[in-house]
Amino acid sequence: MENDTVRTGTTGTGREVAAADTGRDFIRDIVQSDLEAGRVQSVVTRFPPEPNGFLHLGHAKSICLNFGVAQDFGGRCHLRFDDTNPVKEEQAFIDAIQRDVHWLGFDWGMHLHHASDYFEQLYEWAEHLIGTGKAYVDDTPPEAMRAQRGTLTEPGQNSPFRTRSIDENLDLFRRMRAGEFPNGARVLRAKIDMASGNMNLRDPVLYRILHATHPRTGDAWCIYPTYDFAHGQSDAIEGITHSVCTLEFEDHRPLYDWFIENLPVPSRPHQYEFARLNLTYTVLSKRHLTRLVREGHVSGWDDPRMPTLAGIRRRGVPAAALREFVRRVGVARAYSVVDVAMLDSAVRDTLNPVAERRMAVLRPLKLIIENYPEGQTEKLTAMNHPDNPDAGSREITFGRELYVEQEDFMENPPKKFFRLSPGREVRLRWGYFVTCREIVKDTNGTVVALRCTYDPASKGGNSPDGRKVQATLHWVAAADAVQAEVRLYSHLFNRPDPGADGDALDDLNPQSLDVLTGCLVEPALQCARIGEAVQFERNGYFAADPDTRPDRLVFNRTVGLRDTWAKVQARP
RNA sequence: UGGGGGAUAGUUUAGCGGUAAAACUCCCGGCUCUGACCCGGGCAUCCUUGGUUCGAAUCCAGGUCCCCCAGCCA
Repeated sequence: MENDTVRTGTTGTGREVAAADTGRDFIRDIVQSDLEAGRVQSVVTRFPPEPNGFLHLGHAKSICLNFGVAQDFGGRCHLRFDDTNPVKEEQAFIDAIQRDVHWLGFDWGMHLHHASDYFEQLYEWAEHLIGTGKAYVDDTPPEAMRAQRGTLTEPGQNSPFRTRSIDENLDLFRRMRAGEFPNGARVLRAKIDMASGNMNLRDPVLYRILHATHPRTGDAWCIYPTYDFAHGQSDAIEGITHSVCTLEFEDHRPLYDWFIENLPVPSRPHQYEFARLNLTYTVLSKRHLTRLVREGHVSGWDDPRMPTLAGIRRRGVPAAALREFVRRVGVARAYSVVDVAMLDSAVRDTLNPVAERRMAVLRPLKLIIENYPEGQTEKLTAMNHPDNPDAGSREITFGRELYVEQEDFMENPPKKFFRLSPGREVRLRWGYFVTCREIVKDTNGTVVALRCTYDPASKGGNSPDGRKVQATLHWVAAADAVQAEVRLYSHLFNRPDPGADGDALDDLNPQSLDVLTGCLVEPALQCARIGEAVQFERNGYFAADPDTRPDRLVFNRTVGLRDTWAKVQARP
């Protein structure tokens, strides 16, 4: 978009490197130099989720990296489901993942693949390894195998079945496939080195018996390849040039390469690792997220408090904000924990220039204008966006009875409190100057209404005499305000490092959800589109929740505005 | 004597032998019909100790600390 010439490569062979994107991270550096040196003709990456849960922010980083690199260098990126373990995987997850990747703004075109597409080929390659004496069928039970594997500091011991003949191995493996043996009875292992310092090289399991129905292959198979045996070869089949994964797979790389070197694969992919995303006050492991859902701590995978793409989307965060966040975070090899404030900031920065403004009072306090005629109302004009006249304007109703925010009034204001207090004049946004004259309290002493006067000359928001006020408040008119439910969210966990000493779920924040039911919003909000954030002036960004019905408005707070006053106030 | 990786502001990154850059956070100030946005300003003995060099965050050596690995999960 910013540079069509570079993108389309019209100036030469089509192999040129997009110079404008040089050096943004070490992965791009590698790709660039591979392209320049002619080690690859064009870049092919892949995003390879296992369909056993919903995509989350960590995946967003990987998606943006893999699809982004392909985009930057004029290559392509595949979506490949790593569906090698049927007991954990579900079609519903497969569907959700595709929806989420598309929503994030990326497209795999024709290249939707599955590891299960290659089961037959992988099987053939397994027989090939057996044929070359590099794999064997092992009857050792799981516990015994663990004991034989040794420890981090002690070498393992060879399995007694390691020396089986090629013919016997082939026969046994074929019978494994044929379904002759129960789950766990035997496995196929690579014959590498039981004394290796790298645990992954101590004769890793290639196939295990799993009598389970696979979401795609059904009951065609009862043996399934492991991640290690499937991943690199799938990459090779698809012509992946740069197989990018997270740091914990670093010591799988020698194994990845071992398969590539010992099998007649059609291409030579290379694996590169980057540091996965961690966020403060958040948990990003599928294990924890699954528990949150299953144990009912949240309403589902798309609960707006969840760090899943579905949850974040429901909350009102636009995909562009996520892409911007990922861009700001960068890609490196050092372990890191990103401050969740960085996400909030990216969301605000993305929303601010585009979100239309509306007025909504979350905790209403009645305001009566004594010198405004009873029964009368009038229309005022409000800009939809203060910095963008093209966004147009709307009419709002003004009248004798209004509602303002409870927190915008203090009977005994501290220093620097600019809002309403006895005798204080403020501006009602797009409306008039009003001055607080009297406080109405109930028998408990709670303030239930404010009696004010307004200055008719200040219509539109400015006084002809040039008088200034220190505050401008949002408000709604009693005459046509609409009831709404507003859901306020805060961190799901109450410490920046959930689980740091114990179970992460013990660190759940019991106050992560605050449902406000008596909110009053301006009528224009009745047409708010689900999931599309608008700014409630002075309150934050909000998006209509899918729970919204014609007679029941429900809004999610996407993110609050920066609130300097709240910070000042909170100080000791 | 297991193996593999990593250390730059509070956080995340840039820097690729020429005198530390950006974003976020925080602090101070300005502007303002959103205490928002925006605009100024502040915040780093580059883990450490030695070495190479006219010159080191960058190169070399030793040390320290942190992360990952013992699933028939990915």
